[in-house]
Amino acid sequence: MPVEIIARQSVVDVLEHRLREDILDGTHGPGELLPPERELAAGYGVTRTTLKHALSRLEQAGLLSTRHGIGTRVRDFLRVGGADLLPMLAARDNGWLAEVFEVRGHIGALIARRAAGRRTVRQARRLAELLEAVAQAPDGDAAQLADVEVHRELARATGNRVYLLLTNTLFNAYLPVRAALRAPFEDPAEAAARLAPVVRAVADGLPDEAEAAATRYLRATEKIMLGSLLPPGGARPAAPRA
Amino acid sequence: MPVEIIARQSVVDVLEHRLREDILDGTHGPGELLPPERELAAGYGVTRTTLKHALSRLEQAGLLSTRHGIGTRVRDFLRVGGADLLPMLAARDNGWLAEVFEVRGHIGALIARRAAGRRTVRQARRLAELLEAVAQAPDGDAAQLADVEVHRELARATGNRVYLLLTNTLFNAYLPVRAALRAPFEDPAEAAARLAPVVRAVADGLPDEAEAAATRYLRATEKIMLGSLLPPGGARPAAPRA
DNA sequence: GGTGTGGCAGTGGCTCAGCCACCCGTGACC
DNA sequence: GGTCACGGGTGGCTGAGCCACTGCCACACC
Repeated sequence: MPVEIIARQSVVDVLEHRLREDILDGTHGPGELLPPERELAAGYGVTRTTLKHALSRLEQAGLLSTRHGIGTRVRDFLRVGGADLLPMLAARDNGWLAEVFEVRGHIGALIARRAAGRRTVRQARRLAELLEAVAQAPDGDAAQLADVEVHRELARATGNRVYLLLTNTLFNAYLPVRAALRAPFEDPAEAAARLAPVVRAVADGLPDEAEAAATRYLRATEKIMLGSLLPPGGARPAAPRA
Repeated sequence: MPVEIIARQSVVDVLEHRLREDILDGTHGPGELLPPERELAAGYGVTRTTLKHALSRLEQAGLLSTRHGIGTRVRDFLRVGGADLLPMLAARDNGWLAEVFEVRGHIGALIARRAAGRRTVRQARRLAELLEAVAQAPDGDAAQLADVEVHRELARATGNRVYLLLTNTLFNAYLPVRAALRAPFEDPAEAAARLAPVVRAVADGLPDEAEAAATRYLRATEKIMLGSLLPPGGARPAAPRA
């Protein structure tokens, strides 16, 4: 078993994470003005310069809004935040993760439909190769990553790059927590077999069938994943808080 | 006529913009190693600290990947970038904008379907109010913004917050360039009339009808928008300016 | 009393110089 | 031939300092 790779965390990374938690937890509520940078920096025990780097990132993420001479205000991320917040939200909260899966299911079906209508011959061949890579994967983790590549290629086959970026966004939310969702991929051959009808329908250029197959596939996978995520007692899977 | 408000641009903003252009234009191609920070800062005539702020933002946006002791590498944003890149891409290139509209159409239909199935009574009432606000808008710009609020509420009515964030993302790409796409909203009453069937179907809880109505609405609006975007002579719609 | 205005205190923007931590190639050493 | 120490180059972070912007309030003026 490979040693666990600890991602190196810079001071700014840690700081950004703590600030984000404080914001999402409501310690700094929406609309609220953050303490002055000098004060905040002292509070976290870092230089103002370092703090500013962290604030700058959070500002770009849509969580903060800074104005010269005034201060830094916490924004209501549900109103202005984009899908790039999903990775941090999904990592915090299984409710978000469940919602991501639901949307991934819907959009995955949409993508399969478009891909069936537009994929090139070359892309159809590439899809078959990538599917084979899933089947041949040496372990669950490799199968899981290979599966992602198939979906990426499906998105590419729509001919619409926005679908590719959306797929990236949803996977960015999913990949960091994928270890807890490996159940559907423990048997790579079986995982590939589940995925095969989608690839076949897309390769054959059958939009309706591709959409239906994708819906079946994503629903089945989601079920196994979320089932393995919840304690047998069965907490509610997706209770949108408030 | 109100004076044109010039958005204040900080040095970091300008620098970030220039760097991003240089990356998207291919001056710094994917996989390439950027020059050292000290050198880059000197080249742009700013302090290393300031440059680092700009780099830090681009890194978070997924365009760069920095490693201590090694350097800063340009990433292939089509592979790893998320949907949050859309605002900058759509602002640069009408091709991207057209793709955003296509996806917005597909996802808008999806959202209408889910909203019809799940909306609360309160949300149905709110939708009617927001639709009325479109009709009552004093001018095209106000109607356009009111229209956005209707779509936001539709996304909220799905009960899935991911749809709300996705909607935000797509609108974040659309709003900065909305002035060029005002044609469908010049007559607020007419714009509201086009949107009305969607709101009605959602309020009545009819998923199939809502999806169909949303598809019709978004397709019609898209047509007017993209049509107005092109000169009558008919230049190619999606010319990425090299 | 109402009005305008100048100054001031507080805030973020940006710079500067410097040291630290990390990676890697090189060459001495075993 | 393998190992390891070292140095050059890179990004990470600091601390102090000054500048630019905003809002407010006391003051002078009408």
